[in-house]
Amino acid sequence: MPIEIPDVVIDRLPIYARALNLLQRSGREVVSSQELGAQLGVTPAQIRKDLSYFGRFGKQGRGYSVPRLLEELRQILGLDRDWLMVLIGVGQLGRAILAYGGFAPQGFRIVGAFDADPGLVGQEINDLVIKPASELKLSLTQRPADIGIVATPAAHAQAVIDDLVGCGVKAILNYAPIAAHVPPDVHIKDIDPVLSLQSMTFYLKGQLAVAGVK
Amino acid sequence: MPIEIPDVVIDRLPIYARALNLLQRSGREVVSSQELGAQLGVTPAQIRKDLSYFGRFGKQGRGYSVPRLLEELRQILGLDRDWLMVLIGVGQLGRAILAYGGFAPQGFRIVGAFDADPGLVGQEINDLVIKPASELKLSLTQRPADIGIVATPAAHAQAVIDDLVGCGVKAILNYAPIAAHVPPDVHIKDIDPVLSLQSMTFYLKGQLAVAGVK
DNA sequence: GTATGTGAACCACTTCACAGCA
DNA sequence: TGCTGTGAAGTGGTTCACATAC
Repeated sequence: MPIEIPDVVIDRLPIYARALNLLQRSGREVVSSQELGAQLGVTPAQIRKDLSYFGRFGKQGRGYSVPRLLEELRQILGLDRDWLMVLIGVGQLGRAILAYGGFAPQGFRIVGAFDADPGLVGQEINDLVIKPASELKLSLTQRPADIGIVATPAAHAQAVIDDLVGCGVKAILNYAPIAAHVPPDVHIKDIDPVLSLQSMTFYLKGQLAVAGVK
Repeated sequence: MPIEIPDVVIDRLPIYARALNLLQRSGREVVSSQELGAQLGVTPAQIRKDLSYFGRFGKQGRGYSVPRLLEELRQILGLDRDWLMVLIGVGQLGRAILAYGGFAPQGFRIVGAFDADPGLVGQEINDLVIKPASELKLSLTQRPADIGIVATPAAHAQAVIDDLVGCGVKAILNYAPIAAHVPPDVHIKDIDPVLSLQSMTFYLKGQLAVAGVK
């Protein structure tokens, strides 16, 4: 009886895991949903309900064991192994992604980099030789990857995503500013700081009006 | 009678605007909620309801005028003006943000860059001289900014955010991997690709299990 | 006494479905 | 006839509140 777990719940688990990591490093042994919630800006009930989808990890009257709960979450999310990623698009943005030091310590390894620009192909960055985008599909069949990172210009992004999907890649991190189409069994997350800014300006505009600054 | 507009609605408006931009560039004059929805993976009713919070922009039997609706959205979101931003943290990530070409064309201008590392202070990047982080507050009082971009290490991020809030900054784009605390009138959006990856692996793990690969 | 786990109540957003207008 | 705008119905996620366990 696998009850359907809401996507929003899954999106929160990594946030819990991150906080527990911090707590663990600071030597905390136990934490209550109350305290964790206060730290994260989430209600305690939210946390308890979220966790209850997966099991009963707490002890009444005490709270949750920090190392125990962290380990459970890591297992639930699949963070107890490495994941292989390929990057497509090695322009300014792509190079920043390659250089980004935040992936590897979390078990996310970029094992291939592709670009359509012949001027970039052959260059070596971080021990990775950039391959031609035309070889993406062949390369993926020989050496599969779990996740694709798309950092191409918007105009090429959908085609690249289609290629990834065609090769059986089921998770895509998309930095291109497009609303991509993928089949229902493929997961895609968009990273677009411009969209974030453009929604915040709505509220800024409102506050100016209230302040009478117009 | 200012009916409360859900945040999720505001988050979708920039996506609509982006699609309309594309349509306009391709010369389209009119678009229906049906077609726009198909392009964005959203139901037509969703789009119509979202827009209805702000007015009646369509024509029955025809659809929406692309230039007209785009202009309305730009006004609603406050995209019809420039917004000034300051960047705090000019490490690898911060430099990538400075170099990123996607902000300026959308009216988002970085007008100040700060870092705590004396080795970086004084360096010039993209016509911006990096200033010491200790001068952030003073600098903001002399030359206010609308938005703060935080790209410091996690350990310093909350303090920087407190400084920004203290200077009256009401919108923050946070690249640091922390759950920051801000007062209710301050808007914050987090950009953390690792969190996105860590939630996708949950589904990847599930698919492996189903496929029997373990 | 204290904090979890959870059905039930609540709330918010989404979708429906149709009246109304071009 | 075609598509918008929108109350009403539906759905899904959040919060409540309390029985339960330490």
